[in-house]
Amino acid sequence: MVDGSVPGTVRPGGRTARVRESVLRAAEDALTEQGFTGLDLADIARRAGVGKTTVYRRWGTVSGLVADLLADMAEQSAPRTETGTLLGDLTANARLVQRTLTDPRQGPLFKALIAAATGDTKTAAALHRFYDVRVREWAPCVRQAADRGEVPEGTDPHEVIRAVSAPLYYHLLISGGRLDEALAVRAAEAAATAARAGVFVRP
Amino acid sequence: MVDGSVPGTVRPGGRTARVRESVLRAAEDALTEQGFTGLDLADIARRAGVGKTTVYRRWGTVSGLVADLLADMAEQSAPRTETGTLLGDLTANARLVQRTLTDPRQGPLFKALIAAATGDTKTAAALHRFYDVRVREWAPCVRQAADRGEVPEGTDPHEVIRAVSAPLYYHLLISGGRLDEALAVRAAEAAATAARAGVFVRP
DNA sequence: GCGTTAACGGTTCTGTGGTTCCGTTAGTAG
DNA sequence: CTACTAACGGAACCACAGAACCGTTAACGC
Repeated sequence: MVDGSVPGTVRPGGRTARVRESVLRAAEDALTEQGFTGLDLADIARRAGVGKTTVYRRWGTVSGLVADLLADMAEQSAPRTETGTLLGDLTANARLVQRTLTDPRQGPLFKALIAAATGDTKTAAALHRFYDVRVREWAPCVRQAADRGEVPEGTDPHEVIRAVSAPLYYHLLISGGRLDEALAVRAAEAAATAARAGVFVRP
Repeated sequence: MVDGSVPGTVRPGGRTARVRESVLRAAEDALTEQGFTGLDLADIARRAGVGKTTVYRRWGTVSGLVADLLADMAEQSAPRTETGTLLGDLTANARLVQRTLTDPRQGPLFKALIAAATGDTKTAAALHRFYDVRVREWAPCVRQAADRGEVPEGTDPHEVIRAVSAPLYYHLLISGGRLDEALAVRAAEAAATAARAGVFVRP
């Protein structure tokens, strides 16, 4: 992708930035309300108060827009809480994810984002990057646990964090079970227990 | 949904059954190749050697067709293997799921099915039923482990089985990491360890 | 400021996913 | 075997997502 060929790269200031901002917010709203299916760029343009030509020219397809939205979301980070124990930290993380996924706005949004990523390589890459950023933010708590001797040396921090989220996403997308706090607590306990037993030691 | 109002319910034999069969197979192929997005019923009709009017009349929308496909898939069950230990059984399960999701045909198909379910309640219900059937098939191995005293009494068998699959689906859909056998083994170990520690005891 | 042109936006046009119409084929009851 | 009609299928039709065109606005370099 040559820089000059894509609109918004030569004059990124002022209006261009404003348009991007409002279109991304509108896309968020539309994804939340309509889901990934039944989403057209003209509608998003209307919500954003922007000409639909602009949206088609800059993002081209729904997938492309979602990919850009994910890149934007990856930049805003929420700081993690530190409790002093692995289980405490993982539980805090699990609760955060659980609250996010059950939020009436965020839940549907994340579903839509994941659905969009299944169909397009570019979008999938953006999704992977987004979650990689989030996982990296929480990985330090596992490293601290290793320093304290709570988990064996060589434990893969990323895998532990992913193990906490996995059951929550499984319920959201696949089994359809209740995403309650008890599930979050269990997910954190399971990950902590397995980590302490050395299951996530990198070979 | 009144029975008489939907085509294919009054004369389900012969041609009708044949049409359903070939359309579902064609839908499977199309989903595998094109994914959920960029899928139109006319194309499926062509593949199935069936008039597109028929497909529109009987299933109406892509989501409806996917829901029916999931109902069909829920009926064909693969028997589980028994190894005599919880870890052995869970590893067998994890490997089966891992092989399914990395299969060049099944992997994309499942991605598409899950994506379709995010957008439509009916399809989501069908997906949940499909996985519920699969989970039920494997739950006995946890009950047997409880009988052997490997896991505490009151352990929720379904949650244990779901805990095995969860990391695999997380990698498939979200993190994009390698779905190799090592991951499957780790998933089984983590679930077994947590189950033995009593994490999945129902409150 | 001033000029250049990147980027926006209203309008028109077009391809195609989906619907409607109606004639044909073949299940099922008797 | 015959009659009845559920279900199929080809063809014409329609609505609308997305592309093309071109005039307008406003970034950014000087």
